[in-house]
Amino acid sequence: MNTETTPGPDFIRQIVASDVAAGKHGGRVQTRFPPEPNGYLHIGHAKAICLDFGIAEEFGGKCYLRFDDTNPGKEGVEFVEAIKRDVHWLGFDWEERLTHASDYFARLDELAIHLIENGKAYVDHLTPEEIREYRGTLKEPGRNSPYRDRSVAENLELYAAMKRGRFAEGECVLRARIDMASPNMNLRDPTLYRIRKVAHQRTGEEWCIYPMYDFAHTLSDALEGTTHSLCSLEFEDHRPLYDWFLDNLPVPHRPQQIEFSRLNLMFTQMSKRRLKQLVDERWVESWDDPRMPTLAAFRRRGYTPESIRDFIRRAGVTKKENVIELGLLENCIREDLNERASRRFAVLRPLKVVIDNYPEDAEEWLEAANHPNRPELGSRQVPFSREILIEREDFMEDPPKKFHRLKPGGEVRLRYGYIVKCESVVKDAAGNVVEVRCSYDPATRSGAGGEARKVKGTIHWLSARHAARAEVRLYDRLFAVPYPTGEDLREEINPASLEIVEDAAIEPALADPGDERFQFERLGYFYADPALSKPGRPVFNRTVTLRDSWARIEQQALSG
RNA sequence: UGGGGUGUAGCCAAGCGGUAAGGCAACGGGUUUUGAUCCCGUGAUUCGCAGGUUCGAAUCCUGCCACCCCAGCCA
Repeated sequence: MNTETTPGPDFIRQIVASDVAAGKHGGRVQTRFPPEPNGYLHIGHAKAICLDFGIAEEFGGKCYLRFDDTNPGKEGVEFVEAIKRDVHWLGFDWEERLTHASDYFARLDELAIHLIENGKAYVDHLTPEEIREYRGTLKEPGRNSPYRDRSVAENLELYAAMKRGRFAEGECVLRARIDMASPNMNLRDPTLYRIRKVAHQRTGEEWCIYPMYDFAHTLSDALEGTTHSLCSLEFEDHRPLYDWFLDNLPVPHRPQQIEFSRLNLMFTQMSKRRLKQLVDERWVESWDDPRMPTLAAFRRRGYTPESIRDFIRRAGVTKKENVIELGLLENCIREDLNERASRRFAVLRPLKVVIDNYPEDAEEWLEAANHPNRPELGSRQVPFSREILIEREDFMEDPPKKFHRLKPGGEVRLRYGYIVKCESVVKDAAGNVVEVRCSYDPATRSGAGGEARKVKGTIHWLSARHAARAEVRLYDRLFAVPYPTGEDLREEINPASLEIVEDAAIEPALADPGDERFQFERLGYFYADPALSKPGRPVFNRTVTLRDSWARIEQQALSG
């Protein structure tokens, strides 16, 4: 299916391949996906996951799932559980390689002491504000802290005191002693440890000092044996610091950091902070609301993990900032579902059609293929009777040119059934069409040679008295603007991102859909919401619409 | 003249000195009992711009321009 166009190796795979060929790291490949458990994984993370796990797999290496849990208070187990579930769902397995930065706290502490002993770290009693002032600006160098030249002995003692809880939060920090005049801000004596007197989800009260990202991350990589440490572009500036730690500490491995650009999607906000805000301010129902770009949301909406991986593969890996069109993602899920989803009938907004020349209490069961191009998927029987339901949109009293559906005096084929002709319409007091009267041609029954006569249009339908009912949720993009900043949600949010159809009609075979994905013919792909559905009363999420070239033609027909 | 990056079609993206892959979108046409699927066809005299080197440059050099990231005791 997805093998016809496999892109050549991206620049990272090229580097890894040449490292392996050169015998670097003993020919070993090891990566890691290091999420901070402070939110849900989104489709941007899927890129990192596919890269980290994918590269390890392709080169016969290993990938670790390592939680970067260095900031207790912002992190929690509910997020680690969600992250584990999402990585598994996407199709990757860390096996026994589940670690946490906190697993290394004791080693990190030793390494911090090593830096102090070598005069490369010091305890700084400047206030946070003072540290900022002393750091200088982008264009001016910083100044040395007055505490920068404390003796090794004094630093050792002060650091031990920090660790014992003798200082209050914010009173002092441990800093690397590098270069306050460096043009790279990350090298202006970065903070290594800060005091946090809160319980950690895993280490409890054991520590009251916690390592900062650069220190913990670099050394976790080195301690764990990472060979290729892949991360996004904003850490490019951190690489000199990453390397500084490796140069100045006795570590067993020397990983290499390689940066790539994050994945961005049009009409989508990917920042974790904004996603959290969407949830907290109730713009959406939850982190897994099907309109969200989280993996949990895509799962609930009916996306397959295969389609997400295919999307990531097609999007590519470079260092260029990019914003990918929604169309590519939609194409990926349509392509996957077109191949695998069984077809069914559902009528979202029913309009009653009475077939006057069809016997009052007759009924027959017509054979309908589960997949038009895959006979091996079999068929099901759909009931037909005198009163049927069709889509309101499929009837127009005064249609534009090229309208191939039902209109006064016109004919359409009822898919897998008969050709019917509209004889008259019934209207209510307000002039709305409430019922359509048709006649049918018994000779045109599907199967039995009834294909002989051709008509322009074919529409889906349901026998009125046999139809079951369901709630159907139709989703549109969450943001109305192509490049949302997330700064003013009131302005940017699409007010019509969710449309709930309370009482759609569905064919009997759909009343208990289970975990299967379906195409509702001519409408799109649908998946029963695992959280909202009840036995006999499913709630279907529309995963994605079908491509709709009529929509364009209709526009032209109406405007031209 | 802070530092670090990036510029190839509407959106992605190959290309690594030998004469611009591919995907998505768009647009034509064919098949079709889903206006779906499927099939076939159509795009860059040009690679941010300007010079230079070379028999030959998207690829090398110089200059310029545009955009992104960095001043958390976040990651």
